[in-house]
Amino acid sequence: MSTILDVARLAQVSTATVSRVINSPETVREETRKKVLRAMEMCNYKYNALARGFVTKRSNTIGLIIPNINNPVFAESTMGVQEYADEKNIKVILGNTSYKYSQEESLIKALRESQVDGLIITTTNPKGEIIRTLVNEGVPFVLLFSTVKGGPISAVGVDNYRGGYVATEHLVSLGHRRIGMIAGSFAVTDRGYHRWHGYRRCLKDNGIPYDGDLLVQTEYSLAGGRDSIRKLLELPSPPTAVFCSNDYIALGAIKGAREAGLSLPEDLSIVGFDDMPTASYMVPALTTVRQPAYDMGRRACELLLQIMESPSRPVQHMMETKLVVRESTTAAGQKDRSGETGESL
Amino acid sequence: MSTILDVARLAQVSTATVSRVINSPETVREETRKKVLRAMEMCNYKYNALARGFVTKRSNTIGLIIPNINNPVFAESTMGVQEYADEKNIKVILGNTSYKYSQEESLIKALRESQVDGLIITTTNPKGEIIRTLVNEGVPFVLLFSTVKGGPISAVGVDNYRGGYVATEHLVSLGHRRIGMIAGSFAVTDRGYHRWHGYRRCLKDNGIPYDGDLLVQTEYSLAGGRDSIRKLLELPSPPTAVFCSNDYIALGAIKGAREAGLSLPEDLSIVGFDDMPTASYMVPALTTVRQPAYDMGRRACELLLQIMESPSRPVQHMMETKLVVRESTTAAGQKDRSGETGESL
DNA sequence: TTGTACGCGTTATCAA
DNA sequence: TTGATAACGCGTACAA
Repeated sequence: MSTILDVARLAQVSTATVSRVINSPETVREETRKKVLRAMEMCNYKYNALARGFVTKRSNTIGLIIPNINNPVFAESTMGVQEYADEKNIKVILGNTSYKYSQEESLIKALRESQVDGLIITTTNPKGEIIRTLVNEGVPFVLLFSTVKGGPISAVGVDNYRGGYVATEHLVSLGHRRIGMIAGSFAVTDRGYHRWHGYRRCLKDNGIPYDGDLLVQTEYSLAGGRDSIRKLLELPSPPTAVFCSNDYIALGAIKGAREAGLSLPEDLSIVGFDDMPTASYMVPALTTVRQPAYDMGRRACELLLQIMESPSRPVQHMMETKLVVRESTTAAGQKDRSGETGESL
Repeated sequence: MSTILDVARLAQVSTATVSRVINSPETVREETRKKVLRAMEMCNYKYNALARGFVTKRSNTIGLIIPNINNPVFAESTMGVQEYADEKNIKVILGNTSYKYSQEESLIKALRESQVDGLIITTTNPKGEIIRTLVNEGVPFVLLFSTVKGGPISAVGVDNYRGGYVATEHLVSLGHRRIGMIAGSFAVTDRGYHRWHGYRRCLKDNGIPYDGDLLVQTEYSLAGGRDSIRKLLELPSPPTAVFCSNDYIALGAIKGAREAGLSLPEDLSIVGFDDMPTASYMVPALTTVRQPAYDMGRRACELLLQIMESPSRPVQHMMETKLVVRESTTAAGQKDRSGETGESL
């Protein structure tokens, strides 16, 4: 593999000049430039960005840490990060944590050793020690899908509390009073926890007593939703509506409810969270709380590059969620009115 | 940021010794090792993998190029690649091409400049010039989701021809004779093209004349499927069954058909391709041709690391597809028999 | 078991 | 506008 030195020799110039044609061509006389370019061509020269990073102390690479790329919402945000990074000629190294804190820890360590210039982290725990260390050591990073108010941390997220509130409010306005929640395990991330708080508060504001039996914690998966809805339906007094921590759980819950013989949405209203791309293609089309995941990813990346450029004071950027009402929710008591003419399958 | 030299000074040893405790601790006396470890602790030493890569000429990084991380099947394969890489302590840089050849080209260039040790590429065109260049220059790489038979290229894929055949055969065995296909644009990747060939051949083998009107090419998206099914349904003699190039297209087609007033699967049978995680959660649950995307990703990564280790002769690894029959397909002529008791929505 | 000294490919500084 | 050369942090002969 030929180097800048080979090119220099071949073109009969110094390595400095070759470096210049690469990085600031306008500073070198056209004639010499052409000569160098030709020499590069001749020895099939390939630029070594790693060597450059070694001296400039910038790898032009960032690390992106997410729980699970299979979750459409993280795929979306990843796309946002990537497209922005690409525009700025930054490479992104991807790491999955499977929602495991230890994995988060080792990934961050490995990424730092790889000299990434910054980190975008969708963490399970924004208050964890890892994050604190990052702050202390002045590593540029931004949290994605996290909501820390104030403090020395930059973050892009949504108001999960409010999202949970709005979802529940929709159900209440439809006349439901037995409203369950299938939440992503609180131990695994605080997002589900905040959504639950919003749910709870909304209940309270509407004079509906909170019933702990109506909360099931599970993992963020199709199977999690499917299993959890069963538990809820086996209750002596089952819910007529359920708010799910994300769309995958909601989709699983819909499946489980159907398997239990219910007609949807007549027998059971379901609200999700995220608005994944297929949400409107499902049957019934999913009512959900939309997170602008792509834009959040883009924004996080933009913020990170800014911070890398010039460490400024932290920014917490809250993006708007939006309730998207589709077909999976309907007024309470629909079943009694409609009799047996519901959807059959 | 402290370096190996700082540690060496602090521990009163040479840099070589520090290097040894990092890379082959067993070759240094326990006493000195502890001393060095303590010194590292004291100056909060962080290993610089980039500097290492610079001298060893291995970055321990591979590049993964896919069309679109939002497609669940590519998310799955990416997960497979990543988990294997992670086990071997290899980082993966992700790049999306959006099915654009030019993007593929520039990504590969950037990745090579970043000194990745190898490349896993889900290409739009395995016969393109880019791939040829890679071969000529001896870059370790493997194609993922591509089927090149023979030749100097390592690849992991499925037999798309056969997959298309099997999907169509299923429809034929159900009594369908007007069988359409919504294919991913042939210009965009050859996978859809091969599936179409299988479809066509199956028709022929069963004495069903090929009708070009029953083929629509579109993009690999929900909207693509939705738009395309309309065209098919507006035909003077519309199909009673449709084979779709992937599950997203199938999902879109189901939506579009429903919007056109059809009941599924009675009025129209749909087969997809991929078996994305949510396929069995849809309504009707999707009949589809399963690709083991996760395993394919893992296998591709395994193969690549092997090649990087010792360039051996190319391997083409064909994985098995499997027809998964669920609810979106049913016997032809169901509509006439069932009358008006079908699903309503 | 440990130390010395050089080289990896590039950029940056300074001088010409 | 160009050239000479010192750095960057680490691995690795080779020597001790």
